[in-house]
Amino acid sequence: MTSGQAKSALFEAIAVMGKAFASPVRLELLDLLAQAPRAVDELARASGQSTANTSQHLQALYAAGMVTRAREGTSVRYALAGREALSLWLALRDASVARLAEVERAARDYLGDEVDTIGREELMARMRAGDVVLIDVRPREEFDAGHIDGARSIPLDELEQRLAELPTDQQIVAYCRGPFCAYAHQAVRTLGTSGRRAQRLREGWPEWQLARRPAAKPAPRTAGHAPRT
Amino acid sequence: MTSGQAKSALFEAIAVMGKAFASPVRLELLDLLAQAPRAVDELARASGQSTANTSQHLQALYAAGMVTRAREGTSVRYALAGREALSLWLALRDASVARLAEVERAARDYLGDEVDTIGREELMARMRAGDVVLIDVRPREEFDAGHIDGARSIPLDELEQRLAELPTDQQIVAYCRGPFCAYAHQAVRTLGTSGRRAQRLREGWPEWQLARRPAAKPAPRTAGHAPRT
DNA sequence: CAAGGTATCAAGCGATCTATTGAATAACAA
DNA sequence: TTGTTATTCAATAGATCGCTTGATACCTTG
Repeated sequence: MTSGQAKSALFEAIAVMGKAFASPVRLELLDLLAQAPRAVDELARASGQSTANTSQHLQALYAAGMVTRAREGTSVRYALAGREALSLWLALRDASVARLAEVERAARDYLGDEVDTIGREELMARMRAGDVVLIDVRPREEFDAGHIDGARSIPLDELEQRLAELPTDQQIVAYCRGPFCAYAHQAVRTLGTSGRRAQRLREGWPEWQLARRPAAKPAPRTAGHAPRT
Repeated sequence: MTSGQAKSALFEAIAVMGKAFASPVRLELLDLLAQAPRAVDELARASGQSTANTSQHLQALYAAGMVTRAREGTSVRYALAGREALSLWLALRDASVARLAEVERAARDYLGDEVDTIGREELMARMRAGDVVLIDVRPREEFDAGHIDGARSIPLDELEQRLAELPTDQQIVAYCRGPFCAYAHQAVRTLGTSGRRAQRLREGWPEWQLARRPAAKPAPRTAGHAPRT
């Protein structure tokens, strides 16, 4: 094998992972998996795809090393393949919003008008001071799979009925899946209408989680992560 | 437009950038551009592709927001589109080597046996102490486009003739384009054969550069960066 | 073991992607 | 202007991708 062949073999191997990001359906699956591991048919329902199509895309993601899978009784649970996969997806998401005007426009269309926001540092300071209530407005199973310390789970579709649980004399901060998730925007609008002071946390759970444990483990390759080669 | 349509429009827009990483040729072009901006025919020669094909892939990268371009007289100079693009490419490269056994294998095939290495922190300490010589073994034009402070340019193909310039009683550290570049490996082997103590810097210029200025500017969108939408 | 749900496989068709070829355009120099 | 070099455009054929449909494999429960 000449050096040129060895080099192109290398880039071809990297492109195997790169192809994972070429399809909008796969990106949506990655986005969902960034919140919590899920079974195939949950992902199919959440993404609006047929089960067969979802399964095929998940296998493509698996071959690309972006997800792991494990059989659990009658179903198969897929999960993002560790820190590298999560930070890679977030890097793509952030780069695309920074460099492609079309992404920013689509995000604005989807999210509606911006609401008042708060950043990580300020939130942590105010939580230590105890003058803010933090709520997680994602579906409960995503909260259960991991959430910010000190947050209370109030899924968006329960918010209206459970307004009484929330104080009227304290700042309320809502967060959800991330910058492309409309839940926190809506929660802040609902809370504002009810006369409460509310802000949206700029970070979602995945970003928070990634920033929280900074580059800890060099991650020895785990069983089930390395696909067929 | 329903919410579902708005959401899929968002993921489709992100996939425009994702498609940039689906082709080995484009990845090699990104890797070259991570070292220095270049004209189309330089990239064509360096990647072993026809000019027309290179031009088309560069246009795809431009549409994906990954590169910028500027006419310079008779030629067109392409460059990586800022920090986000560089860190995204590096994230993909690192994730693929971590999660895909095939990438690791291809890298080993290409690079040959590993040589003694040194990390960023230790190098900086030893350079402050003055007991190490740092050489940049990339082609001179890449050195000119940016290099580590204190490094001397000795392109690999000049190393044998210029061995006399290098001390025999000091540690020598060589670096090149990054973990997938064979130059530094070869330089260390050559230096070792000549009786010198030599190590390879684990970081290449792009990683060094990215780590050096940590997340400085939020980068307002620059002219020429936002492609047709 | 049979039934029922969950996931994967196999085949097929249209759409998209890739590299090639040859022509067209842009900047510059004589 | 004309020639030269660098780049892009346009058209094409072959390969790959993406989704659908219907059949198959796997695991649990009765």
